[in-house]
Amino acid sequence: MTTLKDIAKHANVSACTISRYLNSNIVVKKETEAKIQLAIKELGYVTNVVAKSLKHMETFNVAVIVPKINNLYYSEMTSGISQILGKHHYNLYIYEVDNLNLSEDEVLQLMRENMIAGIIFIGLFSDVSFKETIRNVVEWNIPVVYANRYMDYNGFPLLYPDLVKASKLGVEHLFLKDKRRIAFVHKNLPDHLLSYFLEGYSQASKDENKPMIMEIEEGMDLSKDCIPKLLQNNIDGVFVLNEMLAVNLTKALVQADIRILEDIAVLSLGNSLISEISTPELTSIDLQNRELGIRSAEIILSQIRKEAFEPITVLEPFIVERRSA
Amino acid sequence: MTTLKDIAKHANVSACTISRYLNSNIVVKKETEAKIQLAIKELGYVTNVVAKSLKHMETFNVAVIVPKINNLYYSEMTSGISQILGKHHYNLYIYEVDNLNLSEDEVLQLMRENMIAGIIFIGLFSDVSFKETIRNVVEWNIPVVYANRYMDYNGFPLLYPDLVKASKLGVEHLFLKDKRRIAFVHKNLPDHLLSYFLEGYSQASKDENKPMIMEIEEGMDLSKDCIPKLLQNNIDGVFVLNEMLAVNLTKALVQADIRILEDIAVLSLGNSLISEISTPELTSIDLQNRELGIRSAEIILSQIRKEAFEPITVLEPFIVERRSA
DNA sequence: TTGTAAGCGTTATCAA
DNA sequence: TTGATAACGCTTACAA
Repeated sequence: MTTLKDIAKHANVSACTISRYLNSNIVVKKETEAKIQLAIKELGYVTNVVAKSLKHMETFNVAVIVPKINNLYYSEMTSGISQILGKHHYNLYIYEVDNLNLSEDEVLQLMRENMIAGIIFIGLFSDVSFKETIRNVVEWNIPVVYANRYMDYNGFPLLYPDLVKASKLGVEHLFLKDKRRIAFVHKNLPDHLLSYFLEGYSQASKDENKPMIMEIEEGMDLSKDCIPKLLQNNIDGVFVLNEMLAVNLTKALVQADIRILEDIAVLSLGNSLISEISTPELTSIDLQNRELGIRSAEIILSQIRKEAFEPITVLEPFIVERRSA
Repeated sequence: MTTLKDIAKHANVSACTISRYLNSNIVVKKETEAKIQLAIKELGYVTNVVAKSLKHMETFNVAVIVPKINNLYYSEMTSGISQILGKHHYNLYIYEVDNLNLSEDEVLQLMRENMIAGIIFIGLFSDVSFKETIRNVVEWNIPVVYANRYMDYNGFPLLYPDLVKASKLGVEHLFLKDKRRIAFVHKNLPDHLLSYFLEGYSQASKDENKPMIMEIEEGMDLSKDCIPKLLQNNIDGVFVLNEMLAVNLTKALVQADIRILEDIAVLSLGNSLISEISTPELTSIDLQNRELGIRSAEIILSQIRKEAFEPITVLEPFIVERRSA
């Protein structure tokens, strides 16, 4: 491995002159420049970022903490992050929490040990302990961003899609399609998030009728346990708050000889490849996952550079109309 | 930030004693141990991995170079890699080449600058230049693994699924379903890879008839340009060498009122979530992407530790029967 | 059992 | 315009 000292010797200049030249802090004589360039080429010098990091006591590494990466929702966000970090010459660490069997505290220990420049949290964590953990990070003065869903603001920047707007958009669309009896179908959605959808419904609905709420529990059979209930309640529009669930419900409805859209419209919250693949193709609310990643990365960079940044970023969802609603 | 020196002072021991104690290179007096433990707790010491790396001239960072991460094929492999690296306390860098607008040479420069412990290449790169690049890495003595498809062996470990076996399995399955006129449908598949599928076909077929080969070009309309040709040739079994293409072709066939399986069976090469979502669900050849990632990580770790490793790993594909074939 | 001192590759300070 | 020196935090001969 060729070091600064090596090329210094080879070029008959001091190491610090070369260092300053390479970091363009000084102007050197044409002659010196030539000697340095030659030595670098001849010896094949590559700077050592680890030494730089130690010297400056900061790295160019940003970590993304994510439940799992083999999931289009998370990987789309991560790709957005990667795009921005790459443009600014930062490296991207990935820590898959579900996969690694690491506790949150262990992950954070890792972050400190590695002098991580900033941390982007994606996805939901075990609520109570998580808030404590993230507050610890802030205490250590590591820049942090949390991107996913609304949560009580705790002194770190938050990014999330406007779920009330998402709900309003979706419900208005269903109304437009002459669907009047709406059901929200979800899985494990905590109450405080569900309330945003109800709020969106109220905003979209002129009169005072209420939507049906249906929670799918683990191991439930959609055909046997859910569809009959939808029919009993004369539901003609389903707003499924989870894209994969929307796909599966659509399949079950088709299998039960219910016409999608004509009999029951299905609207998906979340718009990835799988909405396009589903038959019929799903009309979906796009929550802008890639944009969420991009903005998260921009905010973490602002923090790292001690520039101003938005404490809260709310993204506007939009609807993509296909066949199912 | 608390350093070794700080706790040394606080505990009235020398820094090197603590260092050796923490790395369990020596046994210390009970009393010393207690003092050290206390100091660490009171001052909240966290070791500095960057300094360690500089000292040892090696990092615990492995880089995955991948075209894009928001793709189930790549993210599944990456997740496998992440799992193994995490277990062995290595960190995972992701570099998305398609996304970053970085040339291969620039990426490799980055690897050297950051003292990357090892590099895992996933996916296809611009062939000619890529082989040159990867050979450079080997020259620099950075452990490298290439996981994707067969290529001329060039002195670095290779991992890929057995495509001949995949083809044989698939064709045998189609024969079993009484499909006799088989077409291979593909997109951008280079000839040397296509030949494996033909070889697999030969192995599965007793007589000497040949399959039809259909290449889908950019911008082609499956309904207008492909399906008529399949029908003209009395094709009753299609082996699609790209999962997404299999999904789209299935859609087009359904739209043309052709019964999947009964009229034309569709078999997909590649088995991710999207095969399950497709209607009808696709019978697929699973190429073991996660396992490919896992084995890649294991091999890179062996290399890093200067242990023995397999130069070539060929994974056995298997078939997952669903509805379409 | 513990401590001293040098050094990993880089850069900031100060001096020339 | 350049150079000597010390320092970032940690480890490792070598010495005690």
